[in-house]
Amino acid sequence: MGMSVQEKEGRTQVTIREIAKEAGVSLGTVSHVLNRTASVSEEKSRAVLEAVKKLGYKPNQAARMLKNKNSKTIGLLLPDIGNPFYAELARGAEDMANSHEYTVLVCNNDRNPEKEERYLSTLANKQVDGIIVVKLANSVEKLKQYFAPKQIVLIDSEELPCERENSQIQMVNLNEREGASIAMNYLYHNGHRNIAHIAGLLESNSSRERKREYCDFMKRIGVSEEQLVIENGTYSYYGGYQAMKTILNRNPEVTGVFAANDLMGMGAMQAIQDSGRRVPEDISVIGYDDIEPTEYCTPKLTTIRQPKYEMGQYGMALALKALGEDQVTLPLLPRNFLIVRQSVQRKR
Amino acid sequence: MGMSVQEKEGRTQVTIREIAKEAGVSLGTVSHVLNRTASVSEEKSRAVLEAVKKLGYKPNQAARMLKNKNSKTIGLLLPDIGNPFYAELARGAEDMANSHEYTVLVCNNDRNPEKEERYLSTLANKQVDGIIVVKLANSVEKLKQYFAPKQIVLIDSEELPCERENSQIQMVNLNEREGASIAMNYLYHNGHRNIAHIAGLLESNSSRERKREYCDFMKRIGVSEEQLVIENGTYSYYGGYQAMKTILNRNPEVTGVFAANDLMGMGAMQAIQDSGRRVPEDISVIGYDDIEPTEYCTPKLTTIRQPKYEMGQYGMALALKALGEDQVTLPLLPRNFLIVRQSVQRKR
DNA sequence: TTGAAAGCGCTACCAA
DNA sequence: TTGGTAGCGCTTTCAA
Repeated sequence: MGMSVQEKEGRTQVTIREIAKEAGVSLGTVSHVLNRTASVSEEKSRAVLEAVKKLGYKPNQAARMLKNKNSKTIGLLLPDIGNPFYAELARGAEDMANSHEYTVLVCNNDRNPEKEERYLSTLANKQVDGIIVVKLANSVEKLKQYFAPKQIVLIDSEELPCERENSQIQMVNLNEREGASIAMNYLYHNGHRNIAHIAGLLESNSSRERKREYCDFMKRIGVSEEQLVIENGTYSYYGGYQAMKTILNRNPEVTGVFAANDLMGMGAMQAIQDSGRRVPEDISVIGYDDIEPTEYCTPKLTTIRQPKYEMGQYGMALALKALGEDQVTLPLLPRNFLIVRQSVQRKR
Repeated sequence: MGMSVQEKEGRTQVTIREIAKEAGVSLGTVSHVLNRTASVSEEKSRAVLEAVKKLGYKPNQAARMLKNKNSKTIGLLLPDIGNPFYAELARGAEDMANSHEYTVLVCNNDRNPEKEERYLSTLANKQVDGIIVVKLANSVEKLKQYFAPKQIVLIDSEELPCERENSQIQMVNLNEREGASIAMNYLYHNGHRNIAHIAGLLESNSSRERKREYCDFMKRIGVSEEQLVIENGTYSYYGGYQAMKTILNRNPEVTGVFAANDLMGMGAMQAIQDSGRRVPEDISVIGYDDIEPTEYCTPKLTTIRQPKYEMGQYGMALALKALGEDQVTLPLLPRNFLIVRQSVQRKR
C-alpha cells in the first residue's frame, strides 16, 4: 500500500501510536508487548509485532529517557584514547556495556582538570546513568558534586581518598605494585641481586607505584636504602638509554634492570649493547606494559602485561551491577602477568 | 531492583517549573530567557537567572531531545579505536565536535559488517543527528536505509559508489594515492630508478591504493609491467622482513624500497642489514604511516605522515556544517606529507 | 512582554 | 488481558 518502508522512515518517525492504529490495539498494549511488561494475548501480540516490522518502528530513545529517567549510557572519562593503554581499556568497557544493551560515551580529559570538569558537566547533563573515570584529574569531591547520586567507578593506580562504606563510588586498582612485584621476583628468582630501577615520570602515579615496589622489594631482600640504584628515564626511549648509561658507569655490579616501561627497557638494552655488553648474557632487562615493539627488538623484551581490556570490562561490570543489571556476571579481578621473552636470563 | 537507587536519589531534578515558581514567572518566560528566544524584561530575566543559579538548574537533555528532535550528538563508527590511526582521527573529530557543543559517540565495528549493522541500528535509535563512518563495512545502501534523512559523512581510502548530487552523503578521501605518490617521488628525485614495493594486506583498500600508485608511478617513468618488483608483506614486521629477503635474492638491482607501512619498512631494513648491506648507503627504504617506533629504529625510518587528526576534524566539520551549524569554519583539506629521517639517501 | 496550554513519544497506573 | 490516561521536562504557539 503506497509508501515503502524507507520512504515512511524518511519522512516522520513511526511512533507507538501508529503501531497501535495499524494493529488495532491501544497504546498501552503496544508498550506492553514491546517491553514484555504484561502478558498480552497471542493474537494481539502478533498483530503488534507485525505492525512494528511493517512500519519499521524504532522506539524513540529521547522519550524513553524522559520517562524512565535513564539513558542506558555510561560515560567513560579517560586521559587520552590515543594512548593504546586506555584504548584497550575502553574496548573492554565498551564490549561489556554493549553486551548488556548499554552505550558508552568516551571522553578524553588530556589530564587537564578543567577539561575534565567540562566533561563532568556535559556527561551529567547528558543523563548518563553512571560514569567510569580512569585516573581522575579532579578531586573526588568535585566528581561527586556533579554526579551526586549516580553510580561512579574509579579506575586508578592507587587508592583514592574516599569513604568506602555506603558510598556510590567503587574503586578498581590498576595494581601497579603487583606487576612490579612480579617483575622483581622474576629477576630475583633468576639469581639477580644487584638490580637497578629505571623510573618513569615522577608526576605519574603508576611510575611512583612501580618505583615504590622496587624499593620495598629490595628492602625485603636486605638491601639498604643507600644501595638502591635508581635512575630516571622519563618514560621515553632516550631517557631509558641515558639512564642505563649512567648505571653502567656508576654501578658496574648491576646484573638486572627493571625498567618502569618498555620504551625505557628498550633504550636500556640499546645502551647495554652499545657499551659492548650483551643482553641477557651480561645484563638482564625487564620492562613493563607489553607494547608491540617489544616483539621487534633484539633481544625481545621480557615484560609485564597489564590486563587493560579486562580492567575495562571489570570496571564496566561493576558499574552495570550497581545500576541493578543483575544478569551481569562480574569477571574475575584481572591480574598483571609476566610475558617471558628473551631479555632475562639466569645470572651466571 | 532499581528501586533502592531511585529512592536514594531522593532529591529530584530541578526543573524549569521550579525555576518559574522561584522567580515568580511562567514556564514560557523561563524558557525564553534560557534560550534567548524572545525578549524578556531585564527585571524578570535577572530573577530567572538568579533562580537558576540558586537551585542549580540543569536542563534535561532528554526532554530537549524529545521536543527539538535533535541530540547534539554525532556518531562516529570506525574499525577499531585501539588502532592509533583511528584513535587520532577520533580525537580530531571529537575536538571539533566539542568546540561546537556536540558530543561524539564512538563505536568500533571491528571490520565486521554485522557488528557494524548493529551499531547503525543503535545509533539511529539514539537519535544521533549525524554519523561519520570510517571505512564502512556495509554497503552504502544499507547505511542509507538506517540513516535515511540524516547527515552522513563517509571517510575512506577510495571513492564509494553513491550519487554525489543532492545526496545527504559526503565523502572524505584518505588520499592514499597522494601519499604513495609523495613517497615514490622522493625516491625518484633521490636518483632511484629500480624501486621495489612491499605491499600490505590485499584485503585492505589502503594497501591496494598504495600499490596502485606504485604501479602507475613506475609506468609513468617508463618501467614496463613485467619489470615491477612487488612482494607481499601482509602489513607485519616479519612480512616485511621476508618480502625484503626475497627481493634481495631475486632483484639485486633494487636500490629503493617503498613499503606500504612502517612496520614492513622496519622489517625490510632489518633484512637488508642482516644480508650485510647498509641502509641507506646501499638501499633506501621509505615507509608509510609515521608510527612511533620509526623514531627508535636504526636508521630512523623516512616515511609518509597522514593527517589523521585533521581528517577527523575535517569530517566532523563537514557533518556539523551540513547540520546547519554555520559558525563552523571548514578547515583546509588535510594533505599527506613527507617525514624525512635517515633511511633514504641519494643514489650513489 | 508575558502566561497558558498543547504537545513531543513513551511508560505505567488504574479501571474495566 | 485490555484501554484510557496522566504525566516525564521542555519548547513554542497563541492570546492577552
